[in-house]
Amino acid sequence: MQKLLDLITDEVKKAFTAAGYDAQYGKVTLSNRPDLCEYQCNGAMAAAKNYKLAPYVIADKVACGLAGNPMFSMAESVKPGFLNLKLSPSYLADYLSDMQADKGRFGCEKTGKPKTIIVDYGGPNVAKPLHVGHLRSAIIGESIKRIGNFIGHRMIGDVHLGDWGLQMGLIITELKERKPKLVYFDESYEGEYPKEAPFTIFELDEIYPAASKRSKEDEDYKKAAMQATGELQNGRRGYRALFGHILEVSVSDLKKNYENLNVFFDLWKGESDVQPYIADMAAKMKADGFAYESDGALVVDVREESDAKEIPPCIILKSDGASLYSTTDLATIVWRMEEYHPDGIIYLADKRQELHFIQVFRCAKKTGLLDSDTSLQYIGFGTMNGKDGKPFKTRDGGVMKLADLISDINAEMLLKITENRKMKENLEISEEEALATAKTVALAAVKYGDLSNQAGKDYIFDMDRFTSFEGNSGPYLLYTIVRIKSILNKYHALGKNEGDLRILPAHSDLEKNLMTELARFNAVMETAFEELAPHKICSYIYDLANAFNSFYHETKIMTEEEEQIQKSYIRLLDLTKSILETCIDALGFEAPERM
RNA sequence: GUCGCUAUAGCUCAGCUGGAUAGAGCGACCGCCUCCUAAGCGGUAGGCCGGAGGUUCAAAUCCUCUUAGCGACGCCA
Repeated sequence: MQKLLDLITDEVKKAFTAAGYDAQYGKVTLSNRPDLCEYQCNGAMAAAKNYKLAPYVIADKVACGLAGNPMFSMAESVKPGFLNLKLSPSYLADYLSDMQADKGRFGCEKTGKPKTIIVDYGGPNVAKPLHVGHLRSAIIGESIKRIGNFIGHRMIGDVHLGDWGLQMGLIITELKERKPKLVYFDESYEGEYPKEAPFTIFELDEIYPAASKRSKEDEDYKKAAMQATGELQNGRRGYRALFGHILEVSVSDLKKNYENLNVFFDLWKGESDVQPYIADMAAKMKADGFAYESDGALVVDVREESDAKEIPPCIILKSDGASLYSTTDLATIVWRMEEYHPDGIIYLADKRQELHFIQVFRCAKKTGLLDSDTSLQYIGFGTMNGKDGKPFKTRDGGVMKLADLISDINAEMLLKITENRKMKENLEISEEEALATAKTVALAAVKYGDLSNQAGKDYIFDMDRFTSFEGNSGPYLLYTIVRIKSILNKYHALGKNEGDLRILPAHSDLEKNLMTELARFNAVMETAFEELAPHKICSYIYDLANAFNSFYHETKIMTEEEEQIQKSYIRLLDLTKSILETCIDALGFEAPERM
């Protein structure tokens, strides 16, 4: 379906043309003065200059042309030269009925040219527990992926594990200290290695921090770890086998953690997977004359004339020949082009990494790693801070594990749900349901709290605010959905059925306002994807929920005597519910049956 | 030092491809449950949109300068 604003704009453009003015001035926007009108066009004021006429003369003439147009119930020119519009209630009702008939999409057309887009979540390091720093990329990335899928693109999420650095050497070294008799350390061993990993995730969680700490204090230990890293990379059998175990244990734990966040990846690739591509890539860059040696390292210049500041060259290989961050990112591009020929790759990473991505993107383009029509985009997100405005920490100043954060919020939410259950004596909820509901609501609180901020800005994660669930919050939205579900259930429990009746023109201003909000859905989804801005969906559903709650408050639905009107209300509620649910699904969370 | 980001109500944030009286939430204060979930609804108070210039019929929004905070700036990721 065409977007409502476009339909209106088309009509106004026609009126401009008919009045003898250029159609470009006919752009219509939502009104910023809802007390005066629903939609407005400011084009007459811009046109005034060109035509050397007073703005209101132009606006008047256009308004006259719109008089009698069945699309509008009001079209008038005002003061300096505003064109104020109100949509005909029946036109709006028809638009909504069409939306409702468009099952699952509600008027949002799938894109004509689906693209293959890889979302790189700038993933976690293997063998290190997820911490709060990983939360944003998971939440934002998941949402971008879902929005893109809804628009009709083929979105491929890749966790992009950090699995190839010194950390692996550290773990191997520490394991060797603790369990020297393991067959993996016996260089003369030629048999099969056991299938079972010689450690659990709990050991692993503890081993890395211990090893990392020790390597900072003990020079010999660090050397051993670096040597182990080198041996691993050179393919020492026992170490490769251990590496496989570490990966397997760690990944299965990560999967569990991410599933708890309702985050899923299509690919579990890591830096280690692209090692085979590095040598060829570097050689080719050299042969093509792009890469050269500088201070012992292999680099590619990525400066451009228009740069306001000096952009350092992109380092392809370190002076010791080893690979680094940019190397694996570039090699990953090579691999992705071979495997998927994506139309675009979207990277999520902390905004402090912007320069790195500028270098990598330029280098990839310059050295011909990409097809000319493959776009690379970087979403740099801000830091999640504590109430004090400083990076989020535990009470004693340590790094907060993601799992701990989530379980804290779950617990807090369970408390609230249980309290609430006591207050609503007609709501019989079992322990089990309360637990599940708490989890669902907690996730919504966290995700909405994050996504409702612009991704690029830092934001303050305030546990009290997030769990208080008043006002502009995830739980408020869920509550709105639950209310609607409750009414629909009651209605159907009476054996009534609204059938496929078309929605009737609004009976009140608040109903019309709700309808106007609903009609924005397709435009919001499109913009959210174009701008990679989930927060636009957040602010939309907040507006929509407000519009619904106001309508709900003044309208008796279950006691409505006119059957047709009641049916129309039910249809409207059903559409509201569907759109809210579609939106929160795109944000990556869901609503419980009741709360 | 260079470059970038941020600055909007007491607090947390929208609005920024220029438009009519700058919006929410929280907190404060005042109302509303014999009525479909009060996690709700309605209302009041609270702003030189960091500061100064400029462009424009029109600036929170665009440009220049300036102040403050944060960040990045070749072999970590």
